[in-house]
Amino acid sequence: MAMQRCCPPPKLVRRDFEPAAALLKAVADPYRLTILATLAANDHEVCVCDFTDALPLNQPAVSHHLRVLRDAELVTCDRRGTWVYYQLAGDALERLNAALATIFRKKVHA
Amino acid sequence: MAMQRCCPPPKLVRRDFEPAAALLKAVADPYRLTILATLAANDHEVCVCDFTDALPLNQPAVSHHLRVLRDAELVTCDRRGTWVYYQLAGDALERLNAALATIFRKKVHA
DNA sequence: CCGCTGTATTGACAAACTTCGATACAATGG
DNA sequence: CCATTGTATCGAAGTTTGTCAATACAGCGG
Repeated sequence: MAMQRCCPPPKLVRRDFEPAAALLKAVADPYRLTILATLAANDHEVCVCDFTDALPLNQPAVSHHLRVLRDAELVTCDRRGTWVYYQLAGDALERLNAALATIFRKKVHA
Repeated sequence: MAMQRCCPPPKLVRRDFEPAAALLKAVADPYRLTILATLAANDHEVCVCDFTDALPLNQPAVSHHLRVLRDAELVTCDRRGTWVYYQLAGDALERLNAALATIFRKKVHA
């Protein structure tokens, strides 16, 4: 009565996806995407106060999102006097592409 | 006493990042990355039972993660008899790259 | 020093996500 | 039909995440 096996056992992928998932999670938020896109559109740095102006969030919430991006090392910050300026990390795009590549990289080929 | 303005007002980016964020959120999980990578590594389809074998999750949890990926239209499924086979959506990589591109696309240039 | 402004951190609460057990649904074999 | 197996959904924990109010910290001007 045993049915035949459903399919030949597939190649099981057993890598550690935690780092890639953590990086993707850091960008998987509309406000954080807005922040990153604003930084990308402005080659010069952007002051925190501009984000608090632009986003419908209060100042601590903006600071929280900036911290998530900082912890993921997708942005860097630089305090000059009273103000803190953020900019995109140089390898942000590269690291995000690498995270996506963990999904699609085939056996030997690419 | 008023200090000078912190910086020239930056180009404010005000796009709708909800769709991109939703797509990225769907992949921002280690188990779902494992599922996607397994599907990518196996050009043929993969049966649900293989995921329940490979992941340290019970069957409803696996089904939940597959549903998240289905809702994001990153995978498609096909029931044949008792078994359900999943495969990567053809445009999965393209759509994820497009989501990342929402961040980095500059004004006119690229 | 003191007060002021910009930013970061903390604590509390609500919402969302993940997981599990139980159960329902689908398809096959008897 | 009925029992069995594979898969999906439901409902209820536990955990994480996002937001706010309050507060702390940093740097400047007086």
